[in-house]
Amino acid sequence: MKISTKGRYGLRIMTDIALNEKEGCVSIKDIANREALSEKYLEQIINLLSKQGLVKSIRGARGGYHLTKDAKDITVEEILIATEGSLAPVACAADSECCENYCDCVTSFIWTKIYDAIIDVVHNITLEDLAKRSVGGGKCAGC
Amino acid sequence: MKISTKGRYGLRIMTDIALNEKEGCVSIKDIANREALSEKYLEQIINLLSKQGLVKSIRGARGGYHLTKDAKDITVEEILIATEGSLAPVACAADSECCENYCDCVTSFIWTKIYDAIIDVVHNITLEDLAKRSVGGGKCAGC
DNA sequence: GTGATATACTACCGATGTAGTAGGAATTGA
DNA sequence: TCAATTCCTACTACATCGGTAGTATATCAC
Repeated sequence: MKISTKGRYGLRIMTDIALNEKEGCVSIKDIANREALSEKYLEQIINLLSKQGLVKSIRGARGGYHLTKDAKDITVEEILIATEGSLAPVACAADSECCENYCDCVTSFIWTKIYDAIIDVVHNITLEDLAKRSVGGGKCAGC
Repeated sequence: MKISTKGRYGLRIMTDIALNEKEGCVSIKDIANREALSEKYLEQIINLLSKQGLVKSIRGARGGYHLTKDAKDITVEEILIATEGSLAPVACAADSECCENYCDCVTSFIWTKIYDAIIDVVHNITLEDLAKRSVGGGKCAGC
């Protein structure tokens, strides 16, 4: 039940872009320098975000990435699902078609409740919330 | 963010014991047969539960396992922590001593909220609840 | 049109975790 | 003593994690 670096870095990357994209787009190199992350690994993560349409890339010199919508319209849920995949604790919880006995299953209600609780949290926090917090905020080893 | 077989099987094992321990204790072989799990793998999982004091073992012929407390006093939280380890999405969330900047950290409030939401669910479901549901209930591929 | 600057894509790698399998030692009831 | 049972350690195949590396492709500035 752990969030990996992909999800954690994904949030930092998106927050960094939100704060720095004002003058055009933001390059991987700049993000990597500010966030102290490996350029190559960051590239892979931003690719996941790009495939989900959360950022748009501009190739070539003076290229980079920018958000596709306003920060207030991007949720933490979207970012985490793009980078981590489904947030369901078991496959069934997000997809009731997954197995036939799911409704009968003794433990299914636990996973559904956990899943709903997680989504309730991440669905109601936006990138704008993170960007606002970021001003003056620190970084810690686990985030 | 997945619950592994250890946690899922752990709940089934505990439920099985709760339902079948009436006449003394329950052996690994019996549980494995009823739950259609490998005896050897089940043994490892029940060992985790034993180390956390949730079940007590009786060695030798006609030995087995029984619960150490009443099913209504055992929570799903205890069972999952014994088998899965901490349910915190990042290490910091369960241990604020983990890193110095945690309070400052931009994303920390997300992990704390998720952690609290998960604990709120699993802390309030008991083994007795599972045992009651188990009567007539099915099993599904993901649980 | 050439070079510098970027992203895009694919492959690879060591370490760790997952989901078991296997074998034998120790304990106990009959 | 023997059969049943837990206890303990080691092993394995496979996937995921957290990167590193190299090359291809696109674009801007000159």
